[in-house]
Formats: sequence, structure tokens, C-alpha cells
Amino acid sequence: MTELQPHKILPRLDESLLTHLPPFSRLERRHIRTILDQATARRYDAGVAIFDEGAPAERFFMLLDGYVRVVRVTQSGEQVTALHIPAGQLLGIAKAVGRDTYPATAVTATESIALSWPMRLWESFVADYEGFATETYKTVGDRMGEIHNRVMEMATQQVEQRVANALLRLINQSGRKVLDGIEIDFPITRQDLSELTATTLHTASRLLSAWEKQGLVRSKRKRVTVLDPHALVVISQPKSGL
DNA sequence: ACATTAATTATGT
DNA sequence: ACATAATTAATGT
Repeated sequence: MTELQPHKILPRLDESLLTHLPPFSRLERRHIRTILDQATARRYDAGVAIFDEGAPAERFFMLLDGYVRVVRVTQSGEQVTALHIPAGQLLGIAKAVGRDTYPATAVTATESIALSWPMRLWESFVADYEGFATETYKTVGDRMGEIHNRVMEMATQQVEQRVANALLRLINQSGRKVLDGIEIDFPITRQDLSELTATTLHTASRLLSAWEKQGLVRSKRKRVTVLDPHALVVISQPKSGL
């Protein structure tokens, strides 16, 4: 009890942490080694910001465990969750989109572990490691596509369809199979869901309650399980005649 | 077809 | 006991 250390750095990072992750999977062992030797590992409690929107992008991250939400704040001060990022993906890669500040805030949805590197290493990673660039730009493209899809949804679909779609995406990207359905693998509130779909907490709550009565979903506080994905797919289809 | 306001209840530390 | 989450009804645009 005499030596209090705020947080411990993990002793030695094992190469197996990175070998199976897309940005690094094609690299030779010695490359992985030098990459790991330059990395800093940190553990984050749930609900803390890994970095803040607008702050100088000093480091980029690889999420090893947990989930983070990428959050932006509008002029009027409302929070909007842009997307969720599961373990195994890069994070805070401002340089990949030509920025030197973070474009959004990253908040841990669960307790998480991430590696990080100083941003000055970005160029050398891209230059030195075959496949790193292509893989990361692919994920950037995927994310932009997803955000774009949501913007389209906001304009065209009704609330009921949007939250149905949001739930379907969440179980596809971050779902965990349980006995009778697929549970969203991180704590998510009605508020979160409403931010994802640009509606109010109350509407999201009503829809969830209604679907629960119909046996499509089951939810406890902060946990949502989809029991009948197909029924949600049906709901997510725009109604004919509009 | 939704949001907003407000009151009420449930749930987790 | 307290704060946070979720439900529900009433009212507004």
C-alpha cells in the first residue's frame, strides 16, 4: 500500500495482440515487434474520453478490448453519436483524413484497453508497412459510408425505421449471440439510441417498449437483446405508398 | 408523425 | 439514500 501508482504500463506487449488485426496482419514479425516497442498501452474505465473533439491529434490508437463511441456535439449543444467502434480497429487516425486535430470525441462505452502511438509515426507506418495504408483507408471509407448512410436515413426514413436500422447495425457489428437472440455487446441506453437515430429519448423508449411487448426485443437497463431480427428488418423497410 | 414537458417509477451504487 | 435510467401520460407543433 506504500507505493501508489496511478496506472501501470503492461510489462511486455505480446506480438499476438496485433498479428491477427487487419492493419498489421500482413506484417513480418520483426515489424510487429518494433511497432509494439513504440506503443503505449492504457486501460480506460467505462465512460471516459480517450480524446476530445478539436484537440491536437497527438496520438493515434488501436482499440484492443472494449467499445468506444465516437461522439460529436452540435452547435446547439446536443450530443450526436456518430458510430461505435469495436475492438480491433484503429481510432483517432486524424492524419488519415488530413487533419491535425481530432474530428470527434471518443468515449469508452465499456472498460477498454488501447495501444497508442505518437502521431509523428503515422507517416512512417504508412510508408514502411505494406498493407497498413490500404487497410486503414478501407476502414476510413467504411466509416464514412456508414455515416453517410445515416444521413440519408435521417432525411428519408421515419423514426421507427431508423431505430430499427440502428438496432440491426448494432447487432451486426457488435452483437453477441445468446440463447434466444443477439445482444448488443456493450451498455446502451435509450438516450444513446436516440442520439444514434436523431430522435428523442422518449420516442426511443416507447418503440423499445412496444417491440418488447411484441417479443421482438428484450431489454434490461443498458442492455438490449434482439430476439427477432427479421421482424426488425421488416419494420426497417420504408412503407409502401410513401 | 413526431417533439416537449413533466410526473412517476425502477434500478444500480 | 442517491443518482441515473426508463416508462408513461398529457400537451404542443
